[in-house]
Amino acid sequence: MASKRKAATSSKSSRPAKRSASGAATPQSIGSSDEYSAEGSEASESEAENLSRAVNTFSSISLKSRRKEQSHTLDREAKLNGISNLSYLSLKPDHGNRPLWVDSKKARITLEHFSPLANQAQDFLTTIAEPLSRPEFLHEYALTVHSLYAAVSVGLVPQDIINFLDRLSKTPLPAEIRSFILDCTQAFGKVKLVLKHNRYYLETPDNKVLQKLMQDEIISAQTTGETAGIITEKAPKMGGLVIPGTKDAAGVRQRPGAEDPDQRITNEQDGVAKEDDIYMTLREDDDDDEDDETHIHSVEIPKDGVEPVQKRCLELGYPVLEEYDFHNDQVNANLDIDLKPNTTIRTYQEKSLSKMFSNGRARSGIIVLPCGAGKTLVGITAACTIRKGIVILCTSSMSVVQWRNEFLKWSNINPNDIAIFTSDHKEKFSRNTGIIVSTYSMVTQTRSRSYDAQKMMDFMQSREWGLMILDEVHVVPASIFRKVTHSIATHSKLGLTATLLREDDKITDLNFLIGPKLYEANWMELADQGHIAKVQCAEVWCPMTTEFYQEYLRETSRKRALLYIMNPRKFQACQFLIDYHEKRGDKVIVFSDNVFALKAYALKLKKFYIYGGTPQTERLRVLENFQHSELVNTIFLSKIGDTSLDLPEATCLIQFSSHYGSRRQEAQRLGRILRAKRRNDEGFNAFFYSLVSKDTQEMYYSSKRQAFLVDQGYAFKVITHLQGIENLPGLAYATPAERRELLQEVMLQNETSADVEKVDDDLFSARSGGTREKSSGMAKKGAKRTAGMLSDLSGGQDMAYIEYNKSRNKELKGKHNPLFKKMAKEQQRRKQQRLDL
DNA sequence: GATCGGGCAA
DNA sequence: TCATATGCCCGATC
Repeated sequence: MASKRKAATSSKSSRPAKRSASGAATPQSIGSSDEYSAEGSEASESEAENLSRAVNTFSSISLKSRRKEQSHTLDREAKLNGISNLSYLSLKPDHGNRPLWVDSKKARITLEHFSPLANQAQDFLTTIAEPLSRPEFLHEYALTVHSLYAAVSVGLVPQDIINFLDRLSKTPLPAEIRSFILDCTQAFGKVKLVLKHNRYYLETPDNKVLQKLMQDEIISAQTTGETAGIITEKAPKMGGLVIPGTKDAAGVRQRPGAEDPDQRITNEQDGVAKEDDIYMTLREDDDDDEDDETHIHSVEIPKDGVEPVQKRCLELGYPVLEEYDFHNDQVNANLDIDLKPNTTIRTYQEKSLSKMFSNGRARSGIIVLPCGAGKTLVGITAACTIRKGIVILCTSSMSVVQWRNEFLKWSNINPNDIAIFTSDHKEKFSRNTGIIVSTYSMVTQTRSRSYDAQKMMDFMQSREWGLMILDEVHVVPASIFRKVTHSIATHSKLGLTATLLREDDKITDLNFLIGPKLYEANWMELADQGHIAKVQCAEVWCPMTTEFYQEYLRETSRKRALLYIMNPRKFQACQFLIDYHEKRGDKVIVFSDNVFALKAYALKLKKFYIYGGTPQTERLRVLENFQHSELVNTIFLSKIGDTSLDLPEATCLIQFSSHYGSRRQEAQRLGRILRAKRRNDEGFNAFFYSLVSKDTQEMYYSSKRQAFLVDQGYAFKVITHLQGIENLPGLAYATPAERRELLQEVMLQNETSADVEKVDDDLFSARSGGTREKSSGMAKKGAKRTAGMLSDLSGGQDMAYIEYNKSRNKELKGKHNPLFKKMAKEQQRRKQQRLDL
């Protein structure tokens, strides 16, 4: 497959202008990710086909429908590819019934999603392999060291994996894959760190491994103390453990949905039950292992020795899994908490939790669910299962409050037992155990603490916690995380995130710091089941006006950004879309990374906007109005709104300026509308538009940004013309004079207004990753003082501000708005700053 | 007591 | 390297 695939992709990228400096892209490039999508293999079209496709480009054909046609030919091609490449293997006679292709060279697995066995296969594949791309017909997975590590840690043995693949593969399982699996997994999952009765034990079912480890100098130094000696005992079974909220809970099966119809389990049949079947049948094949598994051997490690031993084991190739035997924890007080009686968790939530608790203990690890799919409830259910002291860490104080509220909503926890620890709230729980919700920065603070904060930290460090829930783990770089685990003692950790994805590589460390990825949901599947909204994604191509394009070609790349963001045609498209969707009754959120443009757009269109400088009360008021007032149907948000804003009324999303290549930002923005309240209305669709200036760098980046969503199965439609836009009454910048004026205003802007380049992936963002365009940065310093500064001094800039103030005042009259006071002040400050230079 | 604005940091 | 946004702390103010 490899060679042919390569040929296909390279011919693809050699299409004119795709990666050229101008950034122009052919529509084919939109919505397909070159690195690994199965679509990458659309190959060998005749010139005529190419031509006709190019023509099609300019009508707004849905990529999705196009992909449908393609996919059929594609399937054929994929099969051909597979056969030609794996020709040394023979197809099994009943290969038609088997849905998998296993590519031994790249350790890739391709699943035919239309196969009747696809559902079962998919569950298993997400457990053992990394989902790369899951569009409509063919899903591609990668077998990696990490994914196998995760598989083993949720209790699969290598033979399970091999049997499964062998059974579902169209060809006999290649020997390379077989040995790859065995090599990777033989050491994985063999060693566990267990905290029992407040003591740490290194535990393994394989006595030989333990012997071997104890021969190591560093480890034996820790294990030869007064408690030396290997303990052998019977292995625990899942036994009476029941996860609350599942069908096993509480004996009686309640008709779910009394409180919230969304929580109803929709597909019980093809959910957990079948998965069990697979496991069961696989188990029959390898009874021999049973003996080994019924006994475990362990050795005690003193508290101080935990970290060195963990580190050493990793070096020796035996990564240590952490498990918490909370059932038998007599030391820590039990927390009085349970889910409210008629709360039922959804199938996928149950599935993810069963991975965590399948052997009756709590495994540390990460659960990946899309935004709006109920991550919080998963966390709460885990808390209700473990029922010990719990720490929850969030990224912002806002989500701290949200977490607490969710706990009160879904569980019967006593409000006195759940405390908040942030800069403006330092509570403790009143009884002997409880829940503390805090922020990462509160816990990792290195500078001097306020008296109350210090006391609170001492309190947290003085005790032992059962579970630590880590919200939005993707924003926590490993270094910060190490700090957290070092300062707070906890038996188990649960990481939650929607996008386990960073543009840098700081994420891989999490596998060893928190634990393996226990579960990852498929967005499309959740959408089909009505748990999250169905979304139509579109990319709107806005041509640059001649004036703007001229400047664009002349300018340094920094200012170029501002030019394509402020492109009048883009503005018009934005205006048109807002108008269109407001009339349909949608609630619209408009995103811009660039604050200058955000303000300019919002003021021109007389809409409210929120950015970092908006005071808290003002924010709440705007959001409140957006949710409940008929008069406010559109709001503009800076990247402040990328995460953790919960606006279930929003149904339409427009972005006109975004950070270049950030797949995560794209996914998170989309997440803002996934929990749309109306999602289960007949035929309901949410909308997601990206406005892109044609023939600029933006084109290239936007396809990059979309990669993640495309891999999740979203289809991006390309719109080159908005029907009826010319006739929109009050269309802005309709005359050349107005456009020139805008251009002038843009050109007067300090270059830094255009700088959206750096979006920090983390919360703690000293710096991350390098910039791609170093060269332009160099020129910047020298240029800084030229145009912008001179006009500043000459008063030219004030002219621009006067224009600005006018429209602002208009707004002010209508709704006396303290937000502008602040803004004016800030502008003043900035101006001052610039003058100071 | 609540809210602000400034200063600072990662 | 910059811009933006966030959080914590302290002191001032209502």
